[in-house]
Amino acid sequence: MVTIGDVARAAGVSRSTASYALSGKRAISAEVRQRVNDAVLRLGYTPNAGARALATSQTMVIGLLAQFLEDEFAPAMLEYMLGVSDTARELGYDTLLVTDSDGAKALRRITDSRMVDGLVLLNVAQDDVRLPVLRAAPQPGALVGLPGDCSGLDVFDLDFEEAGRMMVDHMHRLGHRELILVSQPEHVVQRGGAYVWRLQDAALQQARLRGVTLHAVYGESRQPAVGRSMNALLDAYPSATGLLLNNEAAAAALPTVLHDRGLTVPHDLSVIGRYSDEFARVFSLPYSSIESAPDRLGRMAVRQLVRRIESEAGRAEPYVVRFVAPELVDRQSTAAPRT
Amino acid sequence: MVTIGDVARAAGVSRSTASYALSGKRAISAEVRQRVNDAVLRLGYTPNAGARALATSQTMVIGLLAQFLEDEFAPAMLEYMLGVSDTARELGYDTLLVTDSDGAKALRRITDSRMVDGLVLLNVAQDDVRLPVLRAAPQPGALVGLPGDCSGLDVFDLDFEEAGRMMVDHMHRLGHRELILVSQPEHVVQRGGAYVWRLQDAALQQARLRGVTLHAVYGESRQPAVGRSMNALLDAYPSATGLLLNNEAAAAALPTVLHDRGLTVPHDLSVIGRYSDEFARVFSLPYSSIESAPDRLGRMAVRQLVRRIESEAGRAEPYVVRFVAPELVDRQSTAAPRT
DNA sequence: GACAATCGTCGAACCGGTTCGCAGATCTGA
DNA sequence: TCAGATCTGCGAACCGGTTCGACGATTGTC
Repeated sequence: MVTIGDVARAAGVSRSTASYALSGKRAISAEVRQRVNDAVLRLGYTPNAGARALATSQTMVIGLLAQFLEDEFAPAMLEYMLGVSDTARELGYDTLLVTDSDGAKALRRITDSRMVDGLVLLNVAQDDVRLPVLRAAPQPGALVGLPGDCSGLDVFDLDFEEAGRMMVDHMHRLGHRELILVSQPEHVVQRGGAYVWRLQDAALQQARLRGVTLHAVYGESRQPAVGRSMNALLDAYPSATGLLLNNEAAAAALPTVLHDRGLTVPHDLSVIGRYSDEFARVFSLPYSSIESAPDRLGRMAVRQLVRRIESEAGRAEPYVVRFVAPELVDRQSTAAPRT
Repeated sequence: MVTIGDVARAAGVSRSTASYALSGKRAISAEVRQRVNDAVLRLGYTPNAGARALATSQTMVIGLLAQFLEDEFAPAMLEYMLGVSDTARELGYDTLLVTDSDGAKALRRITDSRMVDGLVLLNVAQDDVRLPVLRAAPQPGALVGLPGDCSGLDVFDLDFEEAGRMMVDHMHRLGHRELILVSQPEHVVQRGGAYVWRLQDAALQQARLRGVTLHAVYGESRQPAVGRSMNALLDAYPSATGLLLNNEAAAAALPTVLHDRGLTVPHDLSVIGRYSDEFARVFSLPYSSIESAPDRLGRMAVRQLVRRIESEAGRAEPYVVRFVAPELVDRQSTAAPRT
């Protein structure tokens, strides 16, 4: 293994001089700098990450805590992960992926041992057990997902309230007066998936405001149960003319269900979902949807995190809670209700 | 930050004694060991990962190189990643996730800086540019996916040849005499996705052997192209009675296509895919399939990698190339052809 | 009872970087 | 011409662990 000592010797200077020549933190004559750089190339020198971390107490690694929970839709999580990883790399950081089922314990391990300079938490719940650990850690943290208590942390999430209102308003404008909203399974809500009722409550309120009937139900999380329950739902509310989906599994199952019932979209039924464009492509879903922008959220979280890591001023800045405004991607799956 | 020096002082011993008490690498009196352990708990001591890495030249981190290529099915990759990450954690290692588009460069960065003790490469191509870098690295590496040259590396993959033969034989036994095989897009093959032609060639050969007509075609990678091409295919070979799918996007698109054509499985058409059980669940695919076992492959790769990392003997052991035997998961989507 | 082996602990060196203080050489201006 | 400022480079200390060699105290053996 080639060390900075080897480089220094090859260049005929001291270790400290070699270090300064490479970091540029002190003035070094052009000639010496050249000799050092030559030696680096000739010997193929790369600084040892552990040694550098020890000396600078900076690892240039951020921790990514992803949790794959029962009833959660795993492929959706991947998009957040890639957003985080790619953005981190652009900013010079590597990503330590943590998928332990016991997130709090894993988080403590990572932070206490100083393996990372900062943390991004995905899939944050209303009362997330990881948050106390994160607040107590010396490293800054950024969340994707809105918890009940945001203090001491930067938080990024889709504006689910606005998403709920948009769905209802869009349908109302087209003339719909009776809608069904399929949310994630109740299990997810009980576990603290706050985004579910954030969207649902806002949708219900907006429906009242507009004089629209809204049947809000919890869906299932996987086949074949989700298909059956969608069928039951359409049977239960035969006069509903619009379907709102805040449930990936339900969206994925819908094409088959509608086909079986001989219904076409938007002629017989108008549909709006809430998922990413990438998701729509992969699952070939032909429904208009509120873009959930996982890549953007991951990117925003990392950007803010790195700002906080790198500037001593950043540490003191007030914490932000930032909502991404929902956008409706029109895939022609809504129209005026059949008279 | 609390260091081992703080622990030693609190326990009234030297730093080295504290270290030995914790590692157990030398005999320490029960009483001193107790005092040290108490101090650790009281102060909340956790070893600094960077310092330990520097001293032991072991980071307890493995690198996971995943590449998300155009036309590749991202959700499938996630299963491999989780298999690797979870297994690594069980064995005491953390996972550094690398998703750089320039895999070779990223690999060099990770290995040269000694950030990881070993590497797992996913999605390995026939002539993968990352392999020369990996072979030159001081850390051992394990591959998921079979390259042209396996020297100096441990390799794990599904036995795609056997998978191709199984598909054909299964259909042949049921009485089918004309089949269609839909592979990944040609683009994937040209990029070095060897598994595509490994399965295809074996299937073609077995078909010849059994006297079965096999139409082998490259599919598309995404909607709506893949749906259209599947339709065109069924038009082109109207007398084919069985469909073999080595293409996730095609499998995901098939239910809608068949529904539109009014075909039911297995009455009008027999279908076998090649994807994981998890994939089948998420996409609610009702077709029998060759289980591609991504979690198992990830697990095997990490196990072997850690063995090589941890035993000096392991380093010298002969390298292995291990194929997972394909298993057919019966989902009742095949039957005798309609007469 | 003398001597060797074993046990338990300590001090010091080392891993490979970074950074602070210092000093010799060169430059500046009065 | 000389004091003071500037420019370059060096040596040493430090980051927080691990590990080797040494040494006094205890135990075992003949």
